[in-house]
Amino acid sequence: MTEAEPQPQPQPQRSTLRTRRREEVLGAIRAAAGAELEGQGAAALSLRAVARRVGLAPSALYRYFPGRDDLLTDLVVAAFDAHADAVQAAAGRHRDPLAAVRAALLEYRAWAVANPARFGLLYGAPVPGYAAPPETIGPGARVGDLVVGLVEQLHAQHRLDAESLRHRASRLDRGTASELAALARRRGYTLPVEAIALGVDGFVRIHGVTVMEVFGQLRPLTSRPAPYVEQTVDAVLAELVGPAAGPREAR
Amino acid sequence: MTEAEPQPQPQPQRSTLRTRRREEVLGAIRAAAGAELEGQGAAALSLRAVARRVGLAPSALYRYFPGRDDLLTDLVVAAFDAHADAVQAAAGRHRDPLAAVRAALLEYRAWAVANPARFGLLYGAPVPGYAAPPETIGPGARVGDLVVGLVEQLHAQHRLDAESLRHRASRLDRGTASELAALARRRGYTLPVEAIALGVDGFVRIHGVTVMEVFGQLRPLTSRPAPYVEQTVDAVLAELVGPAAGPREAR
DNA sequence: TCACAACGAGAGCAGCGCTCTTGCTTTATG
DNA sequence: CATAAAGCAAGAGCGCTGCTCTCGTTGTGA
Repeated sequence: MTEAEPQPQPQPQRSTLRTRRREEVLGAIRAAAGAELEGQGAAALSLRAVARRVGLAPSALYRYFPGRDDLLTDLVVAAFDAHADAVQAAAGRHRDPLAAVRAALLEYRAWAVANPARFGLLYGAPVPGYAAPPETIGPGARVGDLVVGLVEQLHAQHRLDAESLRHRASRLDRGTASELAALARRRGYTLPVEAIALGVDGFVRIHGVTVMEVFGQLRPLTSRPAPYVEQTVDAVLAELVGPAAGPREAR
Repeated sequence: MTEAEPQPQPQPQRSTLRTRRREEVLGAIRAAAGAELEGQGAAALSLRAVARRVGLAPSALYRYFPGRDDLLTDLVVAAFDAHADAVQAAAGRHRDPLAAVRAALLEYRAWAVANPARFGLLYGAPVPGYAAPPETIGPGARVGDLVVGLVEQLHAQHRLDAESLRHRASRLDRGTASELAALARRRGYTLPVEAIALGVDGFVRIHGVTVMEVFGQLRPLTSRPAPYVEQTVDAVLAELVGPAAGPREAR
């Protein structure tokens, strides 16, 4: 979805030989671009290299994408979706929302470690001439929504730690609180703002350590990042549901 | 320091007309590269653009740097030092180590926000063909050392929260603990590993939210990142010295 | 069957990092 | 002081990049 064709093609288009071939070539280009991305990094993605890999002339690629940036956008959307799919699948394997949060956060990091270039494309320093277009914000918000949704389930089950909520509320200034409330209205959350803040805090924390690991800044600290991330996830869970619910309860 | 000349020049070199001019041109190149960096981003840093800005032919730059990567390395070292200098200065304005930690963490973020391209060069997705050479790890470790040093002061004053330490210790696995102990030996820390872990956790957390703000991922959550960061810093401080020592005590 | 649109390839533009050669200026030496 | 050596800047040129335009070929709908 959200293609980047020169001309929009609204209706499903009955399957002719031409449309089938077009779909095939599009898929091949996407695959080649993904492979190039994983090998070289986002900023070095070369249209000509992609064309070579597919076996096309460089100019032929412009029949499928208006330019390099649109190919990047396509990859960004695909990567956001793949990341969110992985996290969603991990969370879906658990009924208990606490275990689901734990699995989601761990998978958030695991996918990033397994797909460093894709992750860098999404969350690294912006590619020089490239600004993420609006069609990427929808897929980009999926993971965050997912985590907050799970926190919402914890809240509905009255399992969020009262003291954590109190502390978080005491730190909230009016401006941030009203913005979180607006966010909750936009996204349809039925949570008090301090609960959203707790969820956001935890998500930000895991994202932070993930970024550091993927970009290599965790290596000076530890050669085995996995247990460190696990400890951070457990710290986040403890913040959410109280220190009593330690690592083992959530598994 | 840590130049990247084709030939090393050990001794101070008496100030001749030629060395003076060389120093001038080198400064101009560094300034131009910094300006280009801030304008375009690290991956798009173009030798030719730098040469144009300085008013030199592209080939002339190779008298000063063996290649683009060495120019990048020079910028990386300078940026690490500038960042660490800013944080050190902020911390140095406070006698109380808790206030110093607070100031250091806030300045860590403030410098990053004020110098997004430089920060992206240091902590963003790695530049495609470029791998940070060993001479960058020294300057890169300065900020972390600084924060842990302040935590060390808090520990010496018996102000670290006992319960936080206990909780952190209970989450530490043996492998991570021994690695932190090795790190402490290497750097000369005189702290128990769980205290180091607490400090690292806090630093990682602030780095995480800083990365998100600088790279634009915090904007979907709040339009005013400053107070959110402040709340996170206060949460980190509360984790360090206990919830009693809230925001106001540290100021 | 036939006009049309889609397609792929090739040539060519400006820009990039980098190398090599050429001429000039400053330095160090006999 | 004259001269050789070293440092410096510029230009040409290599292969690479994104991108545009043109030109045959091929599948499609009337």
